Amino acid sequence: MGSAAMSPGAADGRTERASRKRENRRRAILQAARRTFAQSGFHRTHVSDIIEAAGIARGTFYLYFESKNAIFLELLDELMAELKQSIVGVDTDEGAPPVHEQLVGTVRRILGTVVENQALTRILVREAVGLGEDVDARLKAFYDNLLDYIREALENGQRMGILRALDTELASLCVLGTIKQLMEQLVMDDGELGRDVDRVALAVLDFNLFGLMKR
Amino acid sequence: MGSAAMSPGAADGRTERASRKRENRRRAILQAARRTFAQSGFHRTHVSDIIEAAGIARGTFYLYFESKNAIFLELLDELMAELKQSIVGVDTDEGAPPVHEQLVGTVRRILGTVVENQALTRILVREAVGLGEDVDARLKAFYDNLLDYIREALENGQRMGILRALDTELASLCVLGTIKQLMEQLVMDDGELGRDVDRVALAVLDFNLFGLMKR
Amino acid sequence: MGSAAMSPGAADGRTERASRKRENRRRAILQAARRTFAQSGFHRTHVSDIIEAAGIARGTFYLYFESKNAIFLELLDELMAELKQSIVGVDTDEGAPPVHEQLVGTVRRILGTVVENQALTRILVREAVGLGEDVDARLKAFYDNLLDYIREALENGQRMGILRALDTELASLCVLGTIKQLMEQLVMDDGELGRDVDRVALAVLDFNLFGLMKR
Amino acid sequence: MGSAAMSPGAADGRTERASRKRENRRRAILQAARRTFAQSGFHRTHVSDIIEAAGIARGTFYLYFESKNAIFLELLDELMAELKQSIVGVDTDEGAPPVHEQLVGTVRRILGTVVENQALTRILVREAVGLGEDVDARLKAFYDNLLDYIREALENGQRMGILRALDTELASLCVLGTIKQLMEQLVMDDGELGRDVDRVALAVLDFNLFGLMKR
DNA sequence: TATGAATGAGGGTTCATTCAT
DNA sequence: TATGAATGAACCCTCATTCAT
Repeated sequence: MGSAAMSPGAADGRTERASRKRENRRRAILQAARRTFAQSGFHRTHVSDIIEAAGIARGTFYLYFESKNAIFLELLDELMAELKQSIVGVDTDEGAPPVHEQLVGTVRRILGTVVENQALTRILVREAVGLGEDVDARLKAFYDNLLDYIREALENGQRMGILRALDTELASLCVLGTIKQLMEQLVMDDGELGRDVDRVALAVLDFNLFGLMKR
Repeated sequence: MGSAAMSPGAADGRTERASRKRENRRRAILQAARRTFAQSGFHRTHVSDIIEAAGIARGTFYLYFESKNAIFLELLDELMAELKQSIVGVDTDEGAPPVHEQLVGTVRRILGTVVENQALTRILVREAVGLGEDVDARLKAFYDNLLDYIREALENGQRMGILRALDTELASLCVLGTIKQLMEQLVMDDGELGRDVDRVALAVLDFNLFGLMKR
Repeated sequence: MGSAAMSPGAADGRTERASRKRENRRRAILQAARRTFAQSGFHRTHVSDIIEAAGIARGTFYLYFESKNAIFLELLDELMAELKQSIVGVDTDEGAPPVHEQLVGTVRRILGTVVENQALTRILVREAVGLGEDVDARLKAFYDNLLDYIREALENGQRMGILRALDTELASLCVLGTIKQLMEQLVMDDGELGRDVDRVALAVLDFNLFGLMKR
Repeated sequence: MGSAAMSPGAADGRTERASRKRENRRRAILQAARRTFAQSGFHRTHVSDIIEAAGIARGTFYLYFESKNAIFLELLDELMAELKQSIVGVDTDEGAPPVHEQLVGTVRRILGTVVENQALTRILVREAVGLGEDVDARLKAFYDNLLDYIREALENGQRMGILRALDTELASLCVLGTIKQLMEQLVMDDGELGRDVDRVALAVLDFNLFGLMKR
């Protein structure tokens, strides 16, 4: 494995290097596509635009991705996976941090991811719809997932006697709505709000927990 | 109105009749387009589909509408106008009904309109994005308008000492989010929720006013 | 129905004229395609070539034909239909002309049709193969048909005691082979042989009936 | 040949071994191509298919063959050469076997070769047309050659007073036609007829010599 | 006004061939 | 010699819009 491995190791080395190069190229194309999609939206982005942005030839694109749809789906999957990772189930064990803190953490992580992936989120929020059954299904699955997380948290809270006895289905939709709206805002605003994700996360949670009314 | 109306003086009558006919046809095309767009979405609706549904010739379509984009925009405008009408500024005069009741009314009217225009709203919510700057602008204007209404209501409430001293910008976004989310739900669900708009309207308002926490 | 029919008849007249015009255009495109296919073969003929030869726009082509494959198939069908018409079952009734004469007639008609449709036959003979299952099936059906005709004639002849007791399957293949070969020759030769179809028809029949040997 | 062969003098050995290796690989590719072309036809066979079947890299293919066309042509040439070898001029010397027997032998050899090279012959017969001037020319040359052989045999027969005074041009076309047709049949039939080449060869000759008529 | 035939600018994708390693 | 990533010219087809009748 050392630098002395000249003969049999060379093949591996070459393969590995090639594979790494391939992976890099793939990532570069993905990156170019991300920028292009973000700028022009799905329908106004043509394969020509992507390959131009990536500085590759037409055929090269199809060496790495099956179709325009496919690369778009991959970008979407990537983002949704990252967002999913932001969501951590609430830990109600004794030693765990306060629930409120945990929730703030999750919201903050989600919004943070959104801000970090502004361009792509813009598409997720605004264009990834009506593009075909596969994309639609993927999207629905993602939001359903988020919704389930919220509902479970709500039911937990009710069981613990902290939350009101609201209809959890409607309530979780409301919560999801607030989060989506702020995701959109964070992403459309040319980043004005993006500067203080923390404040926004706290505000969302505060709103959801206590509502508008003075008590 | 009889067959005697053939002299120059009848011109008005003829013009009027023609104009009425024109208006009727225009409406018929709009209606056909509404159905078609609703069924297939913007991108999968072709001018061919619209003219077939309307029973007119290709060229005729362009006598009434400038483009596919234009007719779509008009349908959107129509819906947005109707939605706007649902929004009535809160009346804080002495004799006026309780604020809470007025707000419930507005939310109920919005959601009612949404349910009545299910097909089109589905598009408004899910496809009317990335279709061109004009559509985008119109959409933004509509939502901004809704947002302004909400913010004003919030500021009013704060001034009246009813509402908490929240950041009204963020709070109104949250409120908007809950409404949009329920609009979407009402419209995507195959109408399951659509049956009791009243309950939903109350729930949204309750959520927004009082939040999730027990007090 | 007379020339006095000015008002209601006008519509018909217009429709009819339009329909005739359409038919003409269709035929013109077919003709252009025929020339182009004949000159360059199927694979080297591009839709671009056809529309250029026809002097029409790209889209116009697809107004009249579903695809490049479809127009090709139509040309082939046309030719095969014409060839089929050349084939008339042998009439063995008393008053009928001599069998030999009838056979010469059929061969002559076939070869005549071939010569008249030189360009297209060249394709039928040399290129209409491996172009897809539909074309292949059509072609096979045609030749099978021809083969059946020949075999029946042979069996008839055997029953009548005129023909030898050959294996009719192999024999009819041989006969088909001679005809196909001469079709090809008539069509590839730049028409040298095409001048006297009669002589060729007689020769083929003579060959098939009497063979090479002196008796 | 041992490990001692490292001095300049060994160059020949190395060259030879390399050359043998090269030749082997070449043949392997040809074989793979033969299978692939036979299975899918010329147009539906892609260079990718060939290299996959041969287990070589894309570029390697072009080290051994100039193009897809070229390798196809080579396969065709190979087959045509083999077919040509089946054709032996009729020996009219005193001690030679009977002419009839010699002819049967030639037909049998041709059809035998055809059956042995079924896959490729199928292409020769059905697809090797319209693939470019080079292929066309080669094909024409081959058939012309066959035709010449037949015509010469015919003229010989006439000179010897055995055959009728037919137009040898047309007659030899007829003979060629019967042979080609049976080649095609032998090759398309999924080999049903292929089982008794002998019977077919005899039948063809019988047909050509004696025709259909009773005498 | 109404018609519908005609237009043609792209759109995504394929695949034989080249070339740097 | 061997590799396989990269190339890019073509190709077929779609569909919003125009225009002669």
